[in-house]
Amino acid sequence: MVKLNRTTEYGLIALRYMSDKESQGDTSVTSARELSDRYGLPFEITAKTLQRMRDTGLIISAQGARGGYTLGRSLSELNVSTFLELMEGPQALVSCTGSSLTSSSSCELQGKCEVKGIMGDLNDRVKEFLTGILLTDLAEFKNIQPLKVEVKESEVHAI
Amino acid sequence: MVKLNRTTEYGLIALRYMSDKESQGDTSVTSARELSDRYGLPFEITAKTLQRMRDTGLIISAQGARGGYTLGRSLSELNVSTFLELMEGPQALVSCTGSSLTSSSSCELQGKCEVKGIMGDLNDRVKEFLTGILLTDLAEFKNIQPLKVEVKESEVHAI
DNA sequence: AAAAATACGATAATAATAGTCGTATATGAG
DNA sequence: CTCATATACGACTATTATTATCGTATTTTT
Repeated sequence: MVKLNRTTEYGLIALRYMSDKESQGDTSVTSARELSDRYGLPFEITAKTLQRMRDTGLIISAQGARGGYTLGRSLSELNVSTFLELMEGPQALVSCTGSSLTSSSSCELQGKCEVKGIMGDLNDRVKEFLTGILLTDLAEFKNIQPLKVEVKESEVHAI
Repeated sequence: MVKLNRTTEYGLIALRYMSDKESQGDTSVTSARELSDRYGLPFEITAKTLQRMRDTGLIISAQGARGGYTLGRSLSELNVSTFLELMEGPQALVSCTGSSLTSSSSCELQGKCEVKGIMGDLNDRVKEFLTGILLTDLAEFKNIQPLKVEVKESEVHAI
C-alpha cells in the first residue's frame, strides 16, 4: 500500500527529539551518537541520515568535537508532504506517473497504459492532502513526557 | 515516499477495462490473456493477479474454455482505501505501526520508539482520506474513449 | 478426447532498501 | 600541537521485498 522507509522514521525521531530539546530551553547540539544510543538506532545509518537531512536544510550541522546538529527550520511550518519529499525525494505514488528522478521507474506501457491519468490524479490528491498536515499537527509530536536522560554506565565517567 | 506496487496497477487496469465493457452493454467475460494482450502485461502475473482479485471478491471467475472474469462488486461503491487493502493487504504506512500481517515488520524499537504514535496518527489520517475517495471518482476512470478493438491477426479466426 | 482457460505452489530474478566499512576532515580541549 | 570526538562521504555488502517465471493440475466447453 503506502509505506515510508525506515530512514524517514529515523529522521522523524531526530526532528522530534531536537524539537523537544529546544522547547525545553536546551540549546545543546544533538549528535548522531546521542540519537543512536538513546533510541537504539544503528549509528552509521543515523549519521548518514542526519547528513542527508543537513543537505536538504532540515537541520544544521556543526563539525568537530562537541559538534552535532540543530534544527534548520521551524517544524511548525513544515508540512508532511514537504518532509517526505526532503527525506525520500520527489517520488510518485505509482511507477507510471512522471515526476520521478529514477529512469527505472518510467513505465514501459508508455502510450498504451490507460491508468496513468487515474494514478496521477490519485497521487496529486494524496500529495495535496499531506501538504495540509503540519508535522507538529500530528498527535503526540508535542506533549510527550520530558526526556528522562537514563545515562548508561559507559557514559557516566565520560561526562 | 508513498508507492503502489505494480500488481495493483494491473488490477486497476483490469477493473477499469471490465467496468468499461459492462457500461457498453458488453456482457462477455474478460480473460487474463485478453488483458495481457491488450495492455502488454506479462500474462502469468496478470493471471495471478486476477486470481487474487477473485479471492478477495473484487471479481468473479468462470473456469474452463470461454472462461474468464467479471466484476464482483459495484465499483462506484468501492473506495480507494478498501481497494488498496484488497490488493495489497492491510499494510500500515510505516513499519512500526501495528495491524500488519508480516511478523518481519514489527518494530524492534518496541517500547523505546517514540514516533509510533505520530506514525499511527498519520497512517490513520491517510487511510481515512483514501476511504473518502471512490474508484470512480478518480479522473479518467470513466469517460474514456470507447475501446476500439484492434483485433490481432491471431485473434481473428478465433472469433 | 481435445482445447482453452483458470488454479496454485515453488522457485528464480530483479530491484529497493538497509546496513557496513574505510577514510578524510574539522574542531574543541588539554 | 596532539588527541579525542564528531561530521563528511563514497564504495561496498547484505537483506528484504517485489516482480516474474515455471510446471502442473483442474475445470469446462466444443
